[in-house]
Amino acid sequence: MVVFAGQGDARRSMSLLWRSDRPEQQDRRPGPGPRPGLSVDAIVTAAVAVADEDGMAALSMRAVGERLGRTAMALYTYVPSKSELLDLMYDAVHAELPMEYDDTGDWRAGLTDWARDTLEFQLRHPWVLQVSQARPVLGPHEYAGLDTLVHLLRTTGLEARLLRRLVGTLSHFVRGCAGTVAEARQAAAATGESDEEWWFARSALLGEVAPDFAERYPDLMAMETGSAPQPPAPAPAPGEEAVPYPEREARETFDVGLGVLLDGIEAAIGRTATP
Amino acid sequence: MVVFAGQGDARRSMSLLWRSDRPEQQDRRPGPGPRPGLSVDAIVTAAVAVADEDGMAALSMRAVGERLGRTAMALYTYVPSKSELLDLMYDAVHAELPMEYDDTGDWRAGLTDWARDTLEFQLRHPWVLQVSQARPVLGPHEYAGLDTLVHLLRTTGLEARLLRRLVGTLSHFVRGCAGTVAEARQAAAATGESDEEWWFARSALLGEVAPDFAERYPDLMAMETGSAPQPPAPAPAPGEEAVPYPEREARETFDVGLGVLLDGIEAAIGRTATP
DNA sequence: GAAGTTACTTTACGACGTAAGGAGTCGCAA
DNA sequence: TTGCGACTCCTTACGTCGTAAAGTAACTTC
Repeated sequence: MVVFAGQGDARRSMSLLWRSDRPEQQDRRPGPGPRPGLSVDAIVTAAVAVADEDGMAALSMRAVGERLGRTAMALYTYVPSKSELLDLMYDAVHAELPMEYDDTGDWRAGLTDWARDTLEFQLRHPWVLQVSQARPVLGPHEYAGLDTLVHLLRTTGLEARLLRRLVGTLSHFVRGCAGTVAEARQAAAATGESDEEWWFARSALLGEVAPDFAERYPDLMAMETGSAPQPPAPAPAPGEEAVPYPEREARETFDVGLGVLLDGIEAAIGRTATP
Repeated sequence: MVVFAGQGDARRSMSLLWRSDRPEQQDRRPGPGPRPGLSVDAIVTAAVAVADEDGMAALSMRAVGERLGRTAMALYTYVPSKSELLDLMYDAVHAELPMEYDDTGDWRAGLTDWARDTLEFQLRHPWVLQVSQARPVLGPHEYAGLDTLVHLLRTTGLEARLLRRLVGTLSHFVRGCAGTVAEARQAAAATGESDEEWWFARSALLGEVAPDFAERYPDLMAMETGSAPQPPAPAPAPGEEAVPYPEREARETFDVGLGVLLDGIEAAIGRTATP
């Protein structure tokens, strides 16, 4: 479920995002009519809470309204549509992204920290992974996050054109890792079946239904036997906090993949340094 | 919208995927009752056509049924639920993935071709990007595609454990690039507003609403001015086939990012070759 | 007090997946 | 030949969703 962002009145949407109509509201000129019981901020906060707790699929106008003791329609006084609300939520949580990193020379450490923070952020708010990237929300906090990454990348001294592509490359990678973990957690929560149980049951069925598996996929088998006996899950060490199997898998992919990516960037730096 | 796959009867689901109940069907023992007017394959084909043409959001049981001249409920005779149908669709289209690549030494060329083919495949069927990766479908064609990639990676001589992570890293990267393009196309189709138009309008609004943009995001500005004056779209050369702006952007990210990734892999190979 | 504006509610519409039950069609045993 | 049971496919219905339209009540301003 990729959710697309506001397509309504673009000007109103941008005003809300950048809070450029706030001055008037803060004057507290009450004007005629009953006192507003809600506010855009309260609605965004409630909506983020719903999405964090119950996932994007559970994010309905009715659910957000209920959390605020109102009906769904009450929200439309403050927010033009669900799409715009989603934009606001997206930008609001991006305020959590750290902005200060070591930029005194060790670009590798800086980017590693950035990637880790971004991963954790996306796992805290897994629903952000389901907001379309193609037409960005263009809010102040999203831009701030982008600026942070660009700042780190600029310390490598690489040319601007290449930098642009590295932003995308790193983002895709982190998003992919986060998505895998987030989806695994969501599947476990939705089905009540842990990943270990799921894999165990599916492996057995696979053996029944595809007895020629080893011959059909020789390279896959060679890799599996050469690395770790994993699809039948490794026993979780007793007493140890058990990180579920595919989550551990994804985190290792994150560590290794990030290293490979940074090695590639290092190669690029070496190439421009000695032309 | 991330869509989760079948959670129903796992055995039936796997049987359908691997067609291990097909022999009986192919015997054409008619049995009692009216002749089946449909088949699992026909339904899957129709569903893929709907999803390809109108996107995942338009993939409803009613729409698939209509395309086959039936009601939505008629499909439930052949397929247990929409989730299982999605599994079947997912695996079915993966049969399109090429399986033969140059594995005679030039692993770089092989992986580049693989990545390009995978990207094109995912752009042909953008809805596959919206199927959850955490609990894979485990169908024969998905496994075949995985086997192909592993085969290519094994020619690098890297150890199995590292290989596993590279599979994920490369997949995340390609999926990310494909997702950006797919979402851009979908947004353009849904709104009727081209990406150029969209960027142009949004840039103007951004100037209104955030006049201090340049001071707030200095690194972003430095990168933009240092690379290409792009958000205000570059004029499409007349007569030339105009690849939309963010699609071109994404394809460049693909080329550059893939190069960086392969450089990283090359570094890993060099490290193990000279221990 | 009357008028006008605003916050919020109720009701309603057409989409969705799919459960339940019914109608019609066919092979096969009696 | 008849009727049973299995089978395909249909209609209807329920509870979800976003949100349009219209109504009610609270409040400021004249």
